[in-house]
Amino acid sequence: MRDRIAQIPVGKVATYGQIAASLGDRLASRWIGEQLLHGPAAQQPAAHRVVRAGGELGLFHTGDPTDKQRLLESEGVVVVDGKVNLAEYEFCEFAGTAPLADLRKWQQELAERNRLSEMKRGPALVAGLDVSYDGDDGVVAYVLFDYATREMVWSHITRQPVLFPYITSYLSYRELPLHLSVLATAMQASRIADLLMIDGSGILHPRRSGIASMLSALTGLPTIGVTKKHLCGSYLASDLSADRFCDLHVEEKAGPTKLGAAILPTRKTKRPIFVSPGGLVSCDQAEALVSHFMVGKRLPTPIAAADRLSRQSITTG
DNA sequence: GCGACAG
DNA sequence: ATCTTGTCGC
Repeated sequence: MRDRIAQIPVGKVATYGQIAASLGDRLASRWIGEQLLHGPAAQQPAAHRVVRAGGELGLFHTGDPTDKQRLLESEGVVVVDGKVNLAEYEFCEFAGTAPLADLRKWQQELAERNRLSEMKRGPALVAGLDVSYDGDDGVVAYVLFDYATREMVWSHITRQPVLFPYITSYLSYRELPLHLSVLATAMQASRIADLLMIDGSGILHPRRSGIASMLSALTGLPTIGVTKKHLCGSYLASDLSADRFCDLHVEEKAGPTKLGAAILPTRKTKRPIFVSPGGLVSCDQAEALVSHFMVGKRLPTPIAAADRLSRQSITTG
C-alpha cells in the first residue's frame, strides 16, 4: 500500500477506498485508514493526500486534521468547508498488482473444493484453537478434549511472528500459519483431534471460505467455526434464543441458503455467538457438537480453553 | 445521520 | 485482537 500512496502526485488526492481498490478490494479501506493514522504509512511524505470518499479530509496522524488541510493547500489543493472537490483533484491512475484479488481467488478455489459431508462417526477427540497477540508475535493454543467426558487431554502452544494484517474477510491469511504450525506439532505428538473448533468463521463468510473452511480444506480434518461477532448472513433478532439455534441465510442464485446458525450462549445475554461448519461436517452436526460443549460460558469449552491458555502464555511470559 | 463487517 | 479504572450486579 505504501507504493500506492507514494504514487499520488503533488496537487492531487486519492480516497482510502480507491487505494484499497487498487490493491484488489475496497473493503480494505478501513485498514488503509488505520495504517495512515497509526501505522508506518503515516510517516510517508504523501500521507496527507488520502481523503474520504465524500471529499472530507478524514483523520490525520498528527491528531490535528487542520495539519492535513494546511499541507494540501500548500500543494495547491483547494479545501472548502473541510472538503476537497474530488472531481477536480482525485488521482485514479494507480499502477501495480492487486494482491487482495489473488488472495480472494485462492479462497474461492478452496471453497469450491470444500465439502460439507456428514461426519460418519462421532468424534472421540475435539480440539479448540485460538490466537492471542503479543506485539508482532501471535500465540496459538491447541487444547484437546475428550468428547465423551469433556475433559482436557492435552494442550500445546506455538508462538511465531505474524506477518499479515487484519483485514475483514482475510483473517485466514493472518492466522492460518499459526494454526498449521501448532497442528504440525500435535501431529508429531500423535495428538490430532477428530474435529477442530476454531475462533473464526467457517462457510459463514462472503466467499464461503472463512478460516475454519480453509483449515479443513488444507488439513482434511472436520472443522467448525465459532465467532462472537456477526460477519455475514441474515437472521431475525427476534428468533434468537438460548434454547435453540436460529438459522443464518444468504441469498444465492438457487435461493436462500443456510450457512450457519446463531444462539444465545446463556440465558442472561442478548449477544449471540455464530456457528458454521468449516468442512467435512454438516450444519446440523456443527450445531449439535457445539451445543455439547456449551456449559454456561460464552464460548464452547475447547475454544474457551484455548483462548485462556493463549492469553495466559502472554501474561506469564 | 445511521449502519458497521470474524480476529 | 489490543489498549485499560473503576464499577455495577449476582
